[in-house]
Amino acid sequence: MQSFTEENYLKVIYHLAQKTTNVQTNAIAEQIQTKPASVTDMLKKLAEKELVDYVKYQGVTLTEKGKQAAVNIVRKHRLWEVFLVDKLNFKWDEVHDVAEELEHIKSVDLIERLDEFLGFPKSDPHGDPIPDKNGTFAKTQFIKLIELKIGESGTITGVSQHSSPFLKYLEKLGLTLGKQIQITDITDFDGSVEISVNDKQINISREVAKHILISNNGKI
Amino acid sequence: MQSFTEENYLKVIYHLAQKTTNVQTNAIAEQIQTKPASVTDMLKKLAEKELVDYVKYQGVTLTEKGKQAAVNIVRKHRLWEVFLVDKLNFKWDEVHDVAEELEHIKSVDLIERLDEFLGFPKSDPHGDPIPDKNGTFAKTQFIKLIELKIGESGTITGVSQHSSPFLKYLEKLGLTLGKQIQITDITDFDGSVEISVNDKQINISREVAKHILISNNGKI
DNA sequence: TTATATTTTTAGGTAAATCTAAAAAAAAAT
DNA sequence: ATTTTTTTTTAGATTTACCTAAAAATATAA
Ligand SMILES: [Mn+2]
Ligand SMILES: [Mn+2]
Ligand SMILES: [Mn+2]
Ligand SMILES: [Mn+2]
Repeated sequence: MQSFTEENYLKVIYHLAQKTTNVQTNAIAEQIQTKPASVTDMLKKLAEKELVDYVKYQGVTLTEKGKQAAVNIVRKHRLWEVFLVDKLNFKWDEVHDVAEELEHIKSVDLIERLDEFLGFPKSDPHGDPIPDKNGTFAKTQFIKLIELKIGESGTITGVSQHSSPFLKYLEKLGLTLGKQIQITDITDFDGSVEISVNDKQINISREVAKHILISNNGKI
Repeated sequence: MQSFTEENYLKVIYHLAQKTTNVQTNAIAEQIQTKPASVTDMLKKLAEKELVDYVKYQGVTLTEKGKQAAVNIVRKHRLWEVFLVDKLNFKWDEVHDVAEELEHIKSVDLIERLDEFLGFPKSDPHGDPIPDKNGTFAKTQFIKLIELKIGESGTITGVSQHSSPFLKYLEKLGLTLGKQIQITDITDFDGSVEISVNDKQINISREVAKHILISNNGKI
């Protein structure tokens, strides 16, 4: 069994490993909100427990065992987020911090029953896939909204930024999961994107368009 | 805010204070599964934070602030137990340990919404009252089953022992919350109690009878 | 290919919550 | 009123997860 702190390290390493294979000390420190020196200490400990492969100065990768543990925490995090939104009427921008705590509750039985209670959801309130109890989940293929051309359309199925202000902003614009959108124009001047959603035309900045994930896209 | 460990101390002191006004160091140590020396250290710390009144060698009592904090943890513990039984189909003997973890989740919003989701329950799966968000709850008056005389009857509304084997045993006998019972005989030899429940006659030991709580009792 | 900058690690230390062993105080027994 | 027992506290260590400051390794730039 891992401690609360170890679990957080594993989770952070897991997420960072989506971008680069060898995860760097400083990157972890930034995520955990701690100092690089503390990270080095912890990496040694996790290596000792065979949860990561760690070579001095070369960063870390999760071992199979470490990946298993990390995915399980991600699974719990996302299931709790679904619970909060579906059952307790939280908004999608309010659930992350509470889920950060709930994801560390130990009982295996609890999470199996919660999964069942929620109807075995496949994705969380932000569109992120929920691993099943064996840790497997479909690698969904998204395209960023910013990558769509004029005239192309698709469905909003995820976001790559989970901050409360960003999510609140999307909600205000009506850009929520499942919504059908089409690109109607792209401004030359600043690259901002005009899209039609809910039979209305709205304009979003490049920065926002980068963090909206689209599936089922195609020309119409 | 209190740490996980401090919260556990406060809760244990609160429960022990139901029996004796001045709670003893050794009693706390036994409950927390730690050594008396560690308890002394923590009592100093809690006194420092004005959560307990502590006089060397004289035991402790909770301050108003400490009692508030303790009752809040008890509230969370019991609400989570209701959730586990009512929504996730846990048995009443399976919920305590998980609730011990869940009770430390910090969000105030979470517990208010959970309370609402559960329909503002007044008692937990063991018949223990759930304090409202202000910490107030009706002091229910129970009588122990062992105290009933032959011919007297009543309703099972609680248990004063929460161990899994005990609760499982009661369930097997059909002695669950809400059941109407009547004392039909008390054995001279060992003081064991014969009761009628579910139109059947069953026999329970004095020890078991001590831990079943009855309300609405009266002669028939 | 040196010099400079960045990243990472080591060394040495702190705070929280534990522990054991021994001393001190309080309670119970003689 | 002593002696004995029990309870509680102190003293001094340990472990976990941090920290700062300085040294070492690696990467980047001149
Ligand atoms: Mn989240
Ligand atoms: Mn999420
Ligand atoms: Mn309980
Ligand atoms: Mn209970």
